[in-house]
Amino acid sequence: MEKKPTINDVARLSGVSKRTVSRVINGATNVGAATRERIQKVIDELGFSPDKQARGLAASRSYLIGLIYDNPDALYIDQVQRGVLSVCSEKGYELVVHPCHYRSDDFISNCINFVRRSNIDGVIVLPPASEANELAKALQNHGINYVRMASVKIDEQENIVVSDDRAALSDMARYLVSLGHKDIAIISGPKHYYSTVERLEGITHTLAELGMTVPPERIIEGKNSYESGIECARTLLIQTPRPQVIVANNDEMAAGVLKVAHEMGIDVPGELSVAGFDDNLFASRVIPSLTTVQRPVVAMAGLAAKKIVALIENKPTEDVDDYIVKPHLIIRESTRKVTK
Amino acid sequence: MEKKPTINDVARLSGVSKRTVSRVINGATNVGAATRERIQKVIDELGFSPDKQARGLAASRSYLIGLIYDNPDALYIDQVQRGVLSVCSEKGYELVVHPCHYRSDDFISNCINFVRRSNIDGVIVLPPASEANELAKALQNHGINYVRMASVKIDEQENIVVSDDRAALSDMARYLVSLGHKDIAIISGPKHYYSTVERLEGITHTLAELGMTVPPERIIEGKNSYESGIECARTLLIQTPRPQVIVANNDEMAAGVLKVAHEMGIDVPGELSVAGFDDNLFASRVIPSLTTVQRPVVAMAGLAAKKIVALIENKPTEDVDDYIVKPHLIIRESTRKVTK
DNA sequence: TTGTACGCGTTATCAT
DNA sequence: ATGATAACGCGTACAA
Repeated sequence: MEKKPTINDVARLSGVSKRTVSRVINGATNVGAATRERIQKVIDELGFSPDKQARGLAASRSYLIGLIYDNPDALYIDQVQRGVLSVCSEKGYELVVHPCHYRSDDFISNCINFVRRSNIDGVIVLPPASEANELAKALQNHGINYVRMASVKIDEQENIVVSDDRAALSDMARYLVSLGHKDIAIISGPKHYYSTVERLEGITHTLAELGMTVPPERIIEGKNSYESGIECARTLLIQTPRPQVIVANNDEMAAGVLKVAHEMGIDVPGELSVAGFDDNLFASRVIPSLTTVQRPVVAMAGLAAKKIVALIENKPTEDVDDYIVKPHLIIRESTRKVTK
Repeated sequence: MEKKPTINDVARLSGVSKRTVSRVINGATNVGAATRERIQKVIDELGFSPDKQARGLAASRSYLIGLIYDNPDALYIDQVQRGVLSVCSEKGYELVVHPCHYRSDDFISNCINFVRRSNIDGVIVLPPASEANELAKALQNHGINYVRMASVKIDEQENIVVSDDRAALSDMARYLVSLGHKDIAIISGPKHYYSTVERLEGITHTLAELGMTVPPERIIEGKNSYESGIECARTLLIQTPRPQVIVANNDEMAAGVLKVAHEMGIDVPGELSVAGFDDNLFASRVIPSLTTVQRPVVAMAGLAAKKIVALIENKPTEDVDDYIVKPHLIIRESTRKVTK
């Protein structure tokens, strides 16, 4: 276990001052070609790489990107982490995770402290925490770079990546109608989330355009949990006539619907079509497998990473216009053409 | 956006030297009670917290803990992250994630570089990457603190936390026998994993003790994937007589079994009992819900975090004896007493 | 018990 | 194009 070479070693061995070495490291232009080459050679031989701590101390940079979230969907989190890392690690950044409770009193100060303590260069905030405008404001006030992932453009383009849930549910509506369904029920989510509203309006507005209004008793507000899905499904499935389709705000609740239908002896998709949202891990494992909506999470996270790096490095944000991604329908077994 | 207070500010405002402040920060004993109190007050008022970069540079510490893994189970990863954070964040550490490919050529150098680049204080390695003894050796050679999570005690107690999969599957065997089953089939996993061997032997040995040997054709080696589960289930379920039970090495494959049973019109648990391992997200969502084994992942990860911090801070490892946790059976709908 | 002075590895400000 | 030298914020011999 040898000691890590420092910039001084490189300077000494190549017979220049460390300032010049520093220039080479950071790709400054004003270095003689011969000198640069000589130094680079020494760097390679020594396997030298600048110490992030020292670098950070001097330049007040940490090469750390923070991920702030309060989201129970492990699959989503995992995909985001991989997506972010796929772009930020090759640019020399590491990812520091920070799960938190966005409804707790100290949510904001907790996040700010997290960033300050470790001099995090910038943070990516996931929904639903990303929907908290107070957090965004606090980050701004503290001069902290951030990018939010959300379902609505609630911030500047350089600070946000949005998933067009509305368009996806609009597609869902068209798909269900194309199957011949005329009586569609909805298990919505907590309506204080932007995403819930987007999804709900995405489907109802499109249905309306197609001349189908969903009556109020066919729209129930669930809590996005499996148990809540069960509860809402019970309410919906004892209505007469029974709806032909239930579209849930997420796969968890859709799984609850499947459970209740099974209990009540209702055949899915024979007598009832069911759809979810998320393409969660079990969406393809349940029986029948679930028709759902898949967000390109990895790509979205990668885009967010690009944006945060651009912000940190103050680069001319190449593709600031590129901030919106569209989820797409995954059609599986739980939905079917109406037969009668 | 005010500038962050430094140790000098604290020193100035409390009228002492920064050396003394440093003592207070680091909990040294040799500081007058009155002085300590005065300084602490200033610290609180200023909301001062020491800069990790500077601290690290001086003490060659980063207050960063790395998490190395090559594991596709997002739920497991998420739980580990939360478990680790629950203990390490209150001790002032942050968690840096490092997914990797443990079968790639540069796996080891990749991990070493990860640690060196950011001066990571120590790493926690998850299975199956944790089973690579070459990595452990490399970490040792580089003087890097590490803790492995595994299913077998393949390292010193201070460097490992093990989940007693063998005992858990032993329980499973006893449980199934208590249900009256006499013909048990097994879908094992890739046998180059320690965990696979532990689980397989856990069940077969206990069955043997109970006077039941599992014939070779009733043990199939799967690949831990859903698709593989389907394949193995097909092989097993066309055998005559058909086994009464299929125990899979994980929930993914158990879900595959459920799928095939459904296709073949075999009622679970009426005609066939099925069990998995992991208590994966969908284990409680599939129909019928899955009898499985739950590892106390969060607790295990917390224990690993305690160990790595102890290693880093070179503390007398308080509870070095505490390194083994036992998973427990979760009994759900997919297993039932034999009726005939 | 408390303080002085220096070092950690890098970047940045000035010169030259 | 290159180099001395001062920060950056904190820890720690060593001294008092």
